[in-house]
Amino acid sequence: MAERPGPQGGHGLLYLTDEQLRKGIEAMFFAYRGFTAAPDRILAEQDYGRAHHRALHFIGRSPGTTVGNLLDILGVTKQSLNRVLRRLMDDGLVEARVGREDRRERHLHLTETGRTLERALSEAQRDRMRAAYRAAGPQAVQGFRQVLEAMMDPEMRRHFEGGDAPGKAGSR
Amino acid sequence: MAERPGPQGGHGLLYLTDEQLRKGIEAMFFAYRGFTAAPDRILAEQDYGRAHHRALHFIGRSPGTTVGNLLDILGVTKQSLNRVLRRLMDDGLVEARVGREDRRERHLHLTETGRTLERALSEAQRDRMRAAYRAAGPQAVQGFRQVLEAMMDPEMRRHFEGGDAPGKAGSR
DNA sequence: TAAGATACGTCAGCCATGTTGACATTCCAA
DNA sequence: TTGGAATGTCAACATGGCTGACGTATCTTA
Repeated sequence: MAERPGPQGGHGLLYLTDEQLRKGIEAMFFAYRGFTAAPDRILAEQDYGRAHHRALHFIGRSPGTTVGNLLDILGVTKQSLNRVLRRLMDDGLVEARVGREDRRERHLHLTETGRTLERALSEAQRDRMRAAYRAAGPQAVQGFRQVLEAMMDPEMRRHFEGGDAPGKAGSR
Repeated sequence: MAERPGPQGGHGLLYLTDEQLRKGIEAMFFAYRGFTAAPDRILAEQDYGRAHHRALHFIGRSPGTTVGNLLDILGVTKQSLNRVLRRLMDDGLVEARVGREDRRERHLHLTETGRTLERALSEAQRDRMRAAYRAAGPQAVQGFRQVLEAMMDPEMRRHFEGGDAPGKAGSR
């Protein structure tokens, strides 16, 4: 009963051999490297690391987000995040504004400089993603997204689904 | 979320908005966290890290692999890898045998203890992967794999494709 | 056979980024 | 008015990357 199912078949049951799963695991490993390679190069030039990239990304995608929210998303300690944010603020890439409703909160924004770097990073990463999407085709992209979503921790899925376009429903 | 081109359609052009690509990027980020979460917990108990996991994994999947080959796959420096291997060998999880053809080479193998830990780690990870695969369905799995493969660096794809079942048709 | 290249190990030190723990400040809310 | 929340910060430590330098054994080649 083992090897039968062609890669297509198996509509009902899924025959997931350890071997198939191992390939999936390695695919994640190797792909993640490709996924981070381009931004990593840009970051290295400016002496930043992935931690800075992550902060820039999530501030860029939801301007005005708070430190606490960022801590939640990134899943690191505040001390760790603070070191990164401090540097970004000292370098003038990120700005923290005191909350108007709750003055304890700091709302984070990218400065023009910050936006520029963020754009460079995400463009590099999008290029790679776009190339992969194009190579694999729309059908595959759909499946890709489904599997990734199923692989997330449920709390993370929240942040993911919540991460809708800041402007409107109509994307673009 | 679905816009114009039905998820099926768009054979020719792919309309990939920045927004869609951003979601893909975040999906990778969040999913990768889910992907490593379970093994990370096991590793933490024994005071190992992801680096040890990677070494155990690739030694386990191709017993007898050499240090140089591992360096190639992992893309770290020999000093970095050595620190990890040293510990694994001292702890009796990995064994290095002098090459028979080329006595300069060290061929790496898991000991029984090493195999046990490796199995625990990969089982935890496979469980997660299996659950995601099941939730998403076979079609999606196919797409997932295609996109990931397209996202790898070409040299890494080599290692990936080469990673065939150790038992089967004389790969390698 | 001698010289160079290759595979590996190791020492030493640096850096980024994660961690804990403790403590201060400010401010909201009951 | 007081307790807790949101944040910042100091200090210390661990992991796992990195570079550079050097040593040894072994293979390859002129």
